[in-house]
Formats: sequence, C-alpha cells, structure tokens
Amino acid sequence: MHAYRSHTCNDLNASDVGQTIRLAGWVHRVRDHGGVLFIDLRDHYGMTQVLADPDSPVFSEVEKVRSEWVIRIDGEVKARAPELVNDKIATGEVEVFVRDLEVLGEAAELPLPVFGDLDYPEETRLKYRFLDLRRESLHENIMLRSKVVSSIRTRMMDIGFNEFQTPIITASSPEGARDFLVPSRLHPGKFYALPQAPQQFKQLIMVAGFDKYFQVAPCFRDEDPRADRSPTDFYQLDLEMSFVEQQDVFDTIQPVIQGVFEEFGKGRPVNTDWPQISYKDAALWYGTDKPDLRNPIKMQIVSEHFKGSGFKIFASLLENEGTEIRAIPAPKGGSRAFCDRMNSYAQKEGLPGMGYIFWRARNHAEIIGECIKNWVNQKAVDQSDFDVFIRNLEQEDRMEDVSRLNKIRSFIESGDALDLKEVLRLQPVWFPDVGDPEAAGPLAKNIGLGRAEAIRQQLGLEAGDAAFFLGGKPKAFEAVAGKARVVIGEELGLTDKDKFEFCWIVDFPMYEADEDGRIDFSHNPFSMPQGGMAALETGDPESVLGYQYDLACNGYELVSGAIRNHKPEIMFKAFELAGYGQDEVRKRFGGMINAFTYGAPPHGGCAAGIDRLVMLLADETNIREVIMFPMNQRAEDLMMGAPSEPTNEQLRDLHLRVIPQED
RNA sequence: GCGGUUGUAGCUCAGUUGGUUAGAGUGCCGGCCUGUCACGCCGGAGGUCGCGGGUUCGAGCCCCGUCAACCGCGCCA
Repeated sequence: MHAYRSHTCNDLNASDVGQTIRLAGWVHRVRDHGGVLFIDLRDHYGMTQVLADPDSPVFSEVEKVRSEWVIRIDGEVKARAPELVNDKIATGEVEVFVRDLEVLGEAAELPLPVFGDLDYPEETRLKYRFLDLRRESLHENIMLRSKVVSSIRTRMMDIGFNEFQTPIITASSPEGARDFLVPSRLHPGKFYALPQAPQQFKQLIMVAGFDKYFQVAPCFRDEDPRADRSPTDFYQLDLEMSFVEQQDVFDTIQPVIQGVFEEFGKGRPVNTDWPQISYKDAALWYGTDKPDLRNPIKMQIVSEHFKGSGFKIFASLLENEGTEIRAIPAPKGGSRAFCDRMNSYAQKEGLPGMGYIFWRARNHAEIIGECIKNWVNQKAVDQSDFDVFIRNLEQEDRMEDVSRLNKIRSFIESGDALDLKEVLRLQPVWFPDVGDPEAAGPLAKNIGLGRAEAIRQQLGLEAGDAAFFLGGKPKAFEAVAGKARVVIGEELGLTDKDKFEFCWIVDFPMYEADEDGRIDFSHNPFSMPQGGMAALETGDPESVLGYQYDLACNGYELVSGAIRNHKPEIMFKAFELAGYGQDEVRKRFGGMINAFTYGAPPHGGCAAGIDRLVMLLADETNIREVIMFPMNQRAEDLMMGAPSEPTNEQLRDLHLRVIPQED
C-alpha cells in the first residue's frame, strides 16, 4: 500500500464498503463523545468522516489529535445507516473505522480558525496566508483562478494565438506608472526595470511576423493599491494581432471573455451584444469610463429647463462658459427622505449638494374625500375635479372606475347622507392611487410646475419617481454624479446584481490639457490617432480621438487596448504635440521605433486583467480574495517579510548606499 | 501625501449618560459522555480596553497627540 494514502478524502462511497483503505489529510473537526470519537478528515479534494471507539487498537492515540494536525489513518470503510448519511459531503454515505494512526504533522494552537466562515482581520489572514488558503472559500477562489487561466489559454490557442514569454528583467518603459527598478551589479549606477506590461515586446513580436501573440503575463507597477487593484504585481491576458482594425480585435476577444464568463459565471446571465459607447457618451450618461450597465439609470443634459429659471443657482451658473445642468433620473425614488439622503451623500462627496424634484401622485381618493367632506359641511363642491378624473379614467379605459365615480357624484347630487357614509368608506379602496404626477420639493417650487413637468417628460418619469440635478463644469461634478448614480441604483433596487453586463468604451481622446493648459497623452501614447497624420495636423489636439478602447463589466475596467501607431513619422508627430522632441522619443522608445522602420505591420491588441476577471467570477469585491499571496495595503508581504533590508554585502555588490530617512 | 472608518480575551463582537470586580459567543485546557457531523453538559485559564498625555473624586467611554489596519482621494497609458 502507498505510504500515505490509497484514496483521497473525496473518493469513498457505498461501493467501497468493506475495503481496508488508507487516508491522509488535515483534522478538520473533532467530535469526541467519550466512547466514540469522530474526525472530519480533510484534504484538497474533500472530506471523509473517520471514527474510532475503544475497539480500535489506536483509540487512545486518536483521542490526542487536534484541529489541523496532519494524520494518516488506515481503516475499514463502513456503510452509514440511512438516517446517519450526511448529504452535505460527497463521502456522506460511508465512514472509516480507524485501525491505525500516524501523526504526520502536529499543529500548534491556531492564530485563526480554518473551520467555519467567520471573518477575521486581514493582517492575520495575510500573515498566516497558508492557513487562510486552507479555508473553503479562499481555496475555491484560487482553484477557480487556476481553471479560468487554463480555459483562457485553451481558448486562445484554439483561435490560433501562440503564447510567448517576454523578459521580466528589462528596460524601463516610462509610459505611465512608476517602475520597479532592479540595480545592476555588472553596470554600476545602472538599473533594470520590471515591465509595467509587455507592451513594447508584444509590438516587436508583431514586427517579427508572429501574427497572433498572447501571454498570461505578470505586470509590475509601483503604485498604491485599491480594493480592485493589487499593489506591486498582477496578471494580464496580454494579446496582440497583426493586420487588424479595432472591430477585428473586438470580434476576437469577445468570444474568449464571454465564453469564460459563461463557463465560470455560475449561471449568471452574460449579455451577448456588447454595446460600443463613446468615451464622451459614457461620461455624460454614466459619469465614468467603466459604467455598470446593470444599473438602468442614464443621466441627461437638462440645461435648457434651468436657463432663466427661478432657481437662481443654476440659472446664473449657466451664464458661464462650458457649464451645464445634468439630471440623474431616479425611478421609484420619489420620497423626501430618500432625496435628502442622496443630497447629503453628494455633500459628503464634496459637492455643494444635489437639487432634486420628486413627483407624487395627486391622490384622487384624497381629493374625492375632501369633496364629500366639503359637501357634508355645506361648502361648495368643485364638480370640475370629477370631470377631470372621469375623463382620465375613460382615456385609460377603466370603465368600472368611471361608473363608480359617477355613482359618487350622483350621491353627492342627491344628498343622501347614509349613502355618502358608504362612499366615504369605499372610495379609498376603489381609488388607492389614481392621480397625475405632481412635482414637489423646493427646487420644483423655484422653477415652477411648467418647467418641472417638461423635465419629467424629457426624463420619462412618473409619479413616485425623482430626479437629481448637478450643475457646473462637467469635469467638476461628473465623477461624483457617476458615484451617485451607482448609489441611487443600488438603494432603489434598480441594479440587478446577478448578471454580467459588458460594454466597449471607444473613441478615447488622444490628448488632454492639464490645469495649466499643457497638452499630454490622456492614455496610451502608442495608439493610432483616428484620421492618422491629418488629424494631428489640425492644430486642435484635444479633438483628436484614438483607436483606443476599454471593456467595462459591472463597473470594472476589465480590458484595455488599442490599434497601435506603427508609423514612425506619425509617432514622432504624436509625441511632438505632447511636447516630446524626436531625440527624447528615440531615447525612450528607440527599440520599438527603430523596429518600425524595417517593415511594421498594422497591428493592435489589448490586455485583460486576470485578477479582476476572477474577482468578478468569484463574486468578490476585494482583489486579494483571488490572489494566492497578496500584499497588504502598504505593499508589504507580512508572511515572507518583504520588503526587507539588504545586507551590506548585497549593497556593496550593487554599488548602492542607502540614505537614512529623515523625518 | 490627504480624508473616512475601525482598534476591548487567540478569533468574532457587546459594553447605556463617565460610576462597584470589563461581558458574550467561539477557540484553548481539564472532566463527563457510544452516533455526532457547528455534537452536548460541567469546570478553568485567558484582558495594561492599540499606545502616550490630559480633563475628572472616578475614563473602555470625554479631549489632544500618536501608531496600525482597511476603504477612498491623489496616483494607476
């Protein structure tokens, strides 16, 4: 028999009853009943209940084992009585009676429990990551990741891509983030850099004629982390193709991503028609370039309704250049409490506040009741109210309600007090919600009901709905508006969490101006400008769009890519507009530009964030839940003790001296 | 670098208006228990309330400072 096991802890079932077998694994849980003792034995594959009683030759040793010890047992597979079957585990039909025990590894008292699914501090989890990884949820996330990566590789190779490895210790490629530098021992004072992405290498692979490249590639960036962004290093599905246009890249990558989400999304629906939304529209409609389309809310420009209106703040704001008023429609948000809550949310986010209008039904039941009471009190009754209601109900073809209303009217006319009592009792039941939307809230009063009604019609809202308004220069409030849209969608239950909604964001601007008016690349400087050289020569860099695109899913940026600029003369011009001379471009990107002078094919590609992709599939909101050994918020590895101080000898070899920190 | 939240037993958390000896669950240790699968019952150990200072007769609670973790901003083509 094998030294450690004949089966895994997930193998045994009724067909094995009577066999003598050998299992090894971790002691998940001990239940000691004195005369009989149960152990849930766990390994990577599953769980098996083993037991011992005083008939077992090793009973006294079994009594000594504790949680998370690693043991090997020999025993006999026994069937469980029908009422004792545990259908929560695959081996629940059987149990193993222990006849021999070997302790392979004792465990000290645990700093955190493996059993159970309680939360515990991330600091502890990271320091004892090997224990955390034993836990079911994290173990499953990591296995999911492995399967996803494997599926991605298969899918890419099936459509003709080849995986190549590119250097890790390489040259600095100053294209965005801060580099991780590696000092050179052989070249005093010089440094390698870890790649922020295999960007230039993959373009060189295209120049070398390999046509279709991909790589599950580690990328290194020395930037601060976020919940959805790992510090130091992360993985991308990096790909590049020759002789393609933007749509070709979309048509290639969509089946891969969609397929992976359908395969591993646990049945959550995946949209198959991925809309292409311009960067400009995304900013207007969603306030972000990574919109969550599960949320149906779409913002709109409503400036016209506020020009010259009685709402002075917006009216005078609109007299300034480049300002506008945008509305966030909030279906079902029509309560003052909700509106006030959202308003204070906006204030917390640093805005002066969000004006709002909410529409409530002018409740006919109330009004009819009032009519009747007036009549009873011998006051005048406005019969025209009835005529309006009856006309509305006729239009909606609610003839039963019309006859009820006519009945009420005839009661009032005949003046029978007994019948009227009955009417008073019945009319709230008959007409609980009949009414027209009526704008309410301070803002509505300021601009008047006519303008409020025009806004309601533009936004397509009804009674019970609300809308929020933000004004000023779009850049100043767009991001907060986008966040408010998310919060509103969630609070009102408009966002269906149980699906994946993908969309392409296209037509990113090549350049943007900073506060001082200096023009710089807004995204990837290697992208081909739409319109080529001619577009760069119009003298209006900020209007130039790039063949540059992102794929957003559920509010996360999953993929980013571009059709590359493979023509040296256009590249020099593109860099010139951003203020970089030819010499500097040659110095920084010489390797690649030089290659482009020896026959470069048109090419393009993209990169998909693997960690983020698995995070979405695993339904996690923190990227550390899908990374085996992640860093903490300060880019430290508490388990391995990184970063750490080098020895003097190492420093000497590298020709480095550490300057003491001043405080 | 900045802002927010949090910090009480190994772990998860409660702790009222500032008032006697700081509690619960879980885990750990000991005892009992032959059908549990979150086993049960009894007992025990375990705390400088993140740290430092202040106010007060009295501080886990109030004030100031500081440290740490997380979340966000900056940053991340």
